[in-house]
Amino acid sequence: MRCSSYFLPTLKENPSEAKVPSHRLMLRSGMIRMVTAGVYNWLPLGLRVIRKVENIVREEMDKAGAQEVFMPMVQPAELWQETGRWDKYDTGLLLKFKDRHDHAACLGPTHEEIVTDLFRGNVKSYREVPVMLYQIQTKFRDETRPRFGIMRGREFMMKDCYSFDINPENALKSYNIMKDAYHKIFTRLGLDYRVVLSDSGDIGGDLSEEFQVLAENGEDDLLFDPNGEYAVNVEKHNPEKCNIPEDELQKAKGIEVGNIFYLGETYSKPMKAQIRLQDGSDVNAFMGCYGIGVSRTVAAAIEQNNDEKGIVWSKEMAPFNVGLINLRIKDDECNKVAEEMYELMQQKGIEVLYDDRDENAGTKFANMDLIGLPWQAVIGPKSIKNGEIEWKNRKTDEHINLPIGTFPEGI
RNA sequence: CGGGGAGUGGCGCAGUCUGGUAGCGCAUCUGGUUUGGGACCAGAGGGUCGUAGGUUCGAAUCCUAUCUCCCCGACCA
Repeated sequence: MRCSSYFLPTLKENPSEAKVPSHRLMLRSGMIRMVTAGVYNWLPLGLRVIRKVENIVREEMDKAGAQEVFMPMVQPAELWQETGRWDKYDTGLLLKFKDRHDHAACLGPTHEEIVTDLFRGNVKSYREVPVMLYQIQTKFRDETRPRFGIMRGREFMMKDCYSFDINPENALKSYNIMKDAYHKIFTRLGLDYRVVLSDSGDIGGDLSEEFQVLAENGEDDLLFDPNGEYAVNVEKHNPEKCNIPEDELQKAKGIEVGNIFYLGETYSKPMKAQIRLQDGSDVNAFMGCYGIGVSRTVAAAIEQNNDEKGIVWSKEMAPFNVGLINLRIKDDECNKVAEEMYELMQQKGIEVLYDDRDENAGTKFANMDLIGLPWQAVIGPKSIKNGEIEWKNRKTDEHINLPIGTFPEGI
C-alpha cells in the first residue's frame, strides 16, 4: 500500500478527549474515529489489525473443533422473554426498539438466546453432540458510561462461542478445550495475560474464568499468588477459600479480553433445548459460552506495547510487516530502489506500507514510529550509495544496514 | 444514574471574569527554497463561537433551557 493514496489520517497532536494511551494512539495513528459515545468508525489501518486478530481467533477456534456461524444483530423480544432476561435488563444494556409491525426487538449484546434457539430447532440426538458454534460479530450494549475509546465501547467486535453437551462432564471437556484454545490465541497475539476466576454475573452458571491482559489502565482489579495457585478477579475474592495470606497476594490491573463460562442448564432449561439419549430419555443441553473481545484486544495490545513515539506492534498483530520509507521521492536513484523493494516485498508476501509522499524525513519517521510497524526500511542517499538499505527494528530501535534486496531475519 | 470538567475553522488552544459582531499554532491550498527526525519564506482559503430562547443599541462573553463529549463513582453477558 502506498501512503500517497492510503486513507490514513494521522494526528500530530493528542485529541483532548483521549486520556489513555490506546485511545490516544488509535486516534492519532488513524485507526479509528468516534461517531458518537462508544461507537467508532474503523479506518483501513485499524481494520487491518482487527482482521489479524480475527484470523488468529478463527484459526484456533476451527482447530478446537468449533464451527463458524453468523447470527443476527437484531433479536426478537420473545426469545429474551423465554429466559427472563428481557425484563431483567430493563434498566440496563439492552437497547430495545420496535419494528414497523410494533414487534419488540433488541440489538444483540450477546447471543445465548439465539444460539440456544438455533440448537433446539436443529439438534435432537446425542449422536449430534458435542456441538460448538462461534461467530465473530458486532455486539451492542448500551453501557451507561462508555470510556477509553474502544476499550469500553457500546458497539464492539466480539467472538462468541457456545458449546452443547449431554452432561456436565462432557460440558467441562468442551470448556477446557476452549480454555486451551484461548491460551493459544493470547499467546500467539504476544500478550502478557493472566487467567483469573471471576464472578459469573448475570449470565448465570457456576464456573467462569477471565483472560486478563495486564495493564495499568485496566478496569479490573486482580489478585493472585506468585506461585500461581490462586488467581481471582477481586469481585470473586473469598478470603476463606484462599490459603494464601492476604498480604502475600499480588495485585494487578487487568483488561478483560476473554472469558469462559460453564453455563449448565441455565439457558437450555427455560428454553427447552433438549437432547434425546440412547435410552430414549431427554436431557437439557449442558452449555458453555466463551467470549473474546476482538476490538478490545486491539486496545489492550496497545496499552501493553507503546512508547513515547507511538505504538509498538507485535509481528502477529501489526497491520503491515514493513514500513518502507523513501526519504527522497524526487531523487531518481532513491525512487528506483524504493520502487524495486516495494515490488519485491509484495512478491515475497511481505505486507508493506510504502511512504512515497513528498514529505520531510522527520515527518516520515515520526509517522512510521507512530503507526508502529515492526520494521522500517529506510531508503536514502546515504545508504544506497553503498548499495544498502537501513533497517530499523521498531521495538528494539536497532539499526542495521543490509544489501539492497535482502531482508533482516525474523521479518 | 450521582458528582465534576468542557464545547470557539480539520486538530490543539486563547479570548468569556471587566459585552463593542473572532485570534494564535498545527493542518490544508498556491509558488519557491529545502529534504537523515514533524524544515523555511511568501501568499490564500476556511469559523460567526454546540443548539434554542432571553437581556441589551450591541452577546463567543450576561441569564434560562437543552444537546453533546470527557473524567471520577455506581453500573458493566
